[in-house]
Formats: sequence, structure tokens, C-alpha cells
Amino acid sequence: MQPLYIHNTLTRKKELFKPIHESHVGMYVCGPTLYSDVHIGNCRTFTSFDIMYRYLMHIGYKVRYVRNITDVGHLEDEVAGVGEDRIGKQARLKQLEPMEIVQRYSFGFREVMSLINNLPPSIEPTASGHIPEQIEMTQKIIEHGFAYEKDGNVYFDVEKFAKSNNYGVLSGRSLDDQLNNTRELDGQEEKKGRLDFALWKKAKPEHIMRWNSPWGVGFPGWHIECSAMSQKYLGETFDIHGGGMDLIPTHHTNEVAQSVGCCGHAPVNYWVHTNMLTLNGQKMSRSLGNVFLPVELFTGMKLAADSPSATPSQAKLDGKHPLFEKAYSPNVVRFFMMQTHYASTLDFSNEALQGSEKGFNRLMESYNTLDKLTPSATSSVDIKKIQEACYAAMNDDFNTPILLANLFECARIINTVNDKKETLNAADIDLLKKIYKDFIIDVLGLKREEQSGKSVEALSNVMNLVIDLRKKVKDNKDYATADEIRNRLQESGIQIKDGKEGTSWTIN
RNA sequence: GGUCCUGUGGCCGAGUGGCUAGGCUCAGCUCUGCAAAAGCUGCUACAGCAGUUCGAAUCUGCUCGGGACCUCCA
Repeated sequence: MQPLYIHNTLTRKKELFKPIHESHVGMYVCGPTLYSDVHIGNCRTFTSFDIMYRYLMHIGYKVRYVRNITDVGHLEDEVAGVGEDRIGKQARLKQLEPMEIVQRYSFGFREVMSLINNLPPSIEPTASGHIPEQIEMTQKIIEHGFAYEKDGNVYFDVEKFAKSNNYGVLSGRSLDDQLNNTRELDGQEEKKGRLDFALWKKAKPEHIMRWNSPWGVGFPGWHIECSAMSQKYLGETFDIHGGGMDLIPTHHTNEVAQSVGCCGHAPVNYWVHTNMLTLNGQKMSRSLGNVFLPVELFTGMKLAADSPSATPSQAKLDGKHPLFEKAYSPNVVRFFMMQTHYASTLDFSNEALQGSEKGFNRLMESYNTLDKLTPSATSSVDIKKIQEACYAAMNDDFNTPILLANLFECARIINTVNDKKETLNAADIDLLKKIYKDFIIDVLGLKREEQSGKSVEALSNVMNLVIDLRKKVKDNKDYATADEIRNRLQESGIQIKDGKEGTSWTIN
């Protein structure tokens, strides 16, 4: 097994990864709250963890990857413990059942994940499907003295917990700091301490989503679902817990407190956090209103105001999107994300995206060239060394930008060999094919353009015919006609390339 | 206001106490009937000031700028 180093938020250092059970990894990632469509910032986080999931499997681990779906219990104002349940509110506004809201957005979410080629997790549990587990965990926390009931609500007693535990392990903030630098909030009267958060909320009569509990009819708090479900599927202590770094100070901090309050020990060995996607240097978030949707990026179009859904297959589009100069394919977007380390902010711009598109095409074009390479008796370049560099990059906290740099070195070599300026023997060509398959396809999850089917075959035959005819024209030095053929193919989206070994073509 | 992160060449974006990141763009060259593609070469950067060091873009301090969190947020 490769020695893998992962940056751990708990220690703020890169640590050698040691799973609890040899060759098995338990990984939990906080998934979406399905009260609206996922935006591209959400996608970046899930894609980052998808790469980790893929790489862990690639180096031989059996991974159980759990990513929850929050379909209940996420209040509009978590800290104050007031406001409506987010999904319940959408249900009321759209005059649908809450489960209809969840169904709509989870369908869209899965479609986007699939388009961007993120693998489905091993288990995708929903909060509403785990109410008994959450109630049970809440009871244990009460028994251990870290939570109290008040008028049908159950709150976690942060200050009491902090006396015997480090509440700020993840955020690095002291309790005093948090107590003294929190803004004045409404709806605090029921809580003993201002940092206390809800484990269970009493449901008001108009609240649609409600369950019976030892404390009356209500619904679970937001944080408890992740603690309950991760414990159920991965155990009281598991290897990796991930999420966006904006979850550190509240959601994850409270998850740790709940699990410790319930079980008496820390739930997670390695906390991994991904950085934000920014637009003009500012974090993309729903509250700032600077979000755009995957379907908009993939089409370059704007979602119509009356579109019934933002799910790519169902979306109604309305004119060009003001932000995008063109459409960018999911593959290109994925490649674009890989060019930045997951822990750095990633800034969106047309210029950057177009640069990625060209780089991506060049890399994939070299893949096609690789398939056609003719072996020599000997190799003039060291392929094994590059393979090692690829692993070294990924083993250093999943450093995809360095991995890509090495893959581009492969591309350069492939092109040079194709130009007969370097040589590779058959074994090294096979090794390059393995590197490309392993890293481009399996680990990075980038897709090759599919070229199969009858129409593709027919086009190929037609192109061979055109190229043959053009060659005859060229041999007669009728360059005007040869250029006309080339130009008109260009207009049709086909690029002709005259090389030493004959003419090739690509679809633009 | 408090806590913390960050500032790299035209753009994006890695990394590190001394050794080439990489991609895109731009210019020149090779190849070519001409293009395109590909290859090669060049544009050789680390916010500013001071300090530590044989040596710093990489460590320390200060200044200026950007951002995140402290409210829901991936």
C-alpha cells in the first residue's frame, strides 16, 4: 500500500494515513440539503472527495463512502433555533409535500453528480430515514448530562461540555472567544447558553414534518443526523470525515461534541476540509446570491425564470448567460477543478476555463496519439520515473495539480515520440497506457470522447474518402481546391491536419 | 470588532531554505505548398520594507492588499 499523507484539520498538519482496520477505509462526507438545486460550488466539494474516494480505491483500499442527504431538520436560523425547516418551507411555498421537494432535488443532484462523473457513494442515507437513531443518540447525550430538555425541545449544553472537553478542537477557537464574540441573536430565551444548539425541536402545529419522540412531537436538529448516521454505518470511530471548510466552526464542531457526548470519545481520526469556489474573489453562496448552476455552465445559457427545474435534462433555458462566453463541458469543468488543490480557493473566470479547455483537449488528444504509437527497440525516456512521480503527487495530500503536471509530461513525450524525436519500446508504451488509464480515467475520472457507433464509422469512411480525393488534388498542385476542402471542413467543425505520415482529422 | 487564512510571471495555479512546477496566452524557430497540429526556444515571477541565514520567494516582524469564519452555507 502506498504511504499516503492527508492534511488533518484536527492537527493542521499533513499526517501519514493509517486506517483503523487494515486495508479498509470508512469515509463520511456531508452531503447536500435538498431544499434547492446544487450549485457549482457544492459540486467542487463533492468532486474533491470523489477524487479521494477513487484514489483510495485505486491504491487498494476497500472504501465505504457514506454521503448523507439532508431532507429534514435544517432550520433557516440554526443558531437561534428559529425559523422554518428549509424543506418544509419550500414545500409550503410550492404547495408540495416535503418528500416531493426532496425527490425533485435529489433527482437533480444525482443527475449533476453523474454528468460530472462523480461516483455514487456506497451508502446515501437520508435524515428522515434515521429518526429513531437520532432520537436514541439524543437520549444518550441527555443521560450523559450534556443535553437538557426545555418545553419539548432538547438542547446541547455547550458550556457544560466544554468544562471536560475541548469544544473548539476543530475550529481552534477558545470557548471564551466564541462566547464573547457572538452577535446578539433572537429566540435565545429557551436556551441556557448562547452556544447551545438543538438536538430536537418541538414542531409547531403548522409544521408538516413531524415525528413522535420522548419529548413530544417534533423533528431532529441539523447536526445530529450526521453523528447518528456516520455512527450507524461507520462505527463510533471512523477514518475520514469530510466537508466544505465552512462547516468547521458550527456543523462539524457540534458533530464532534455530540459524538463525544454520546460515546465518550472522538468520532473521527482525519478531518478533511475542502476550500470554497469563488467568483471574482468572493465565495459563491446562496446567501450572497452569486451562485450559478451546473446546467448554466454546461450550456452557457441562463435558466429561465419559469423553468420547472434546474435538473440538466429538464431545465428550460432562456438566452445566453451573462457570465459565460461559451458552454463548458462537464469534463472540462472537472479538469478545471483538478488544476487547483482541494484546500485552495478556486476562482471562476472565462479566461481560466478556456485555458483549461485547451489544456484538457491537448491531454486527451495525446491519449489518442498514444493508441497509435509505434514501438521501437529501445526507450530514450524514463517512463517508470514519471509513474512514480504521479503516485508521489497523489500521496502528498491528493495533489492533483502536480499529478496533472506529470501527465502533461507524458503528453509531451507521446507527441515527441510521435514526431520520431524520441523512442519508446513496447513495454514503455504499455506502461504509458496504464498510467493514462489509471490516473486520467480511474483516479481523475475524466472521460474520453466516445467514438463508436454506426454514424461515427460512416463519418470515418467518408473522411477517408475526402482525404484521399484531396490528396489527389494536392498531388496535382491544385492547392486552391485543397484549401477549399480544408476550409469547408473547418466550417463544418472538422479540423484537417497534414502530417508527415498522411492526413488526420479531429472534430472540434 | 474578534479569530484565522492568504498575496507567485499577461491569466490560472503548484511548490519549496540553495536545484525546471504545470496549463493557457504571446513571440521566434523546426516541420509544411500554405495552414493547423506537434516539438523546441524565449517572455525566468514570487505584494512592500526590515531582520535571521553562507544563502529566502520559501523562516521572523511590521506595512499594505484580498478572503473566510464569528448568522444558513460545500
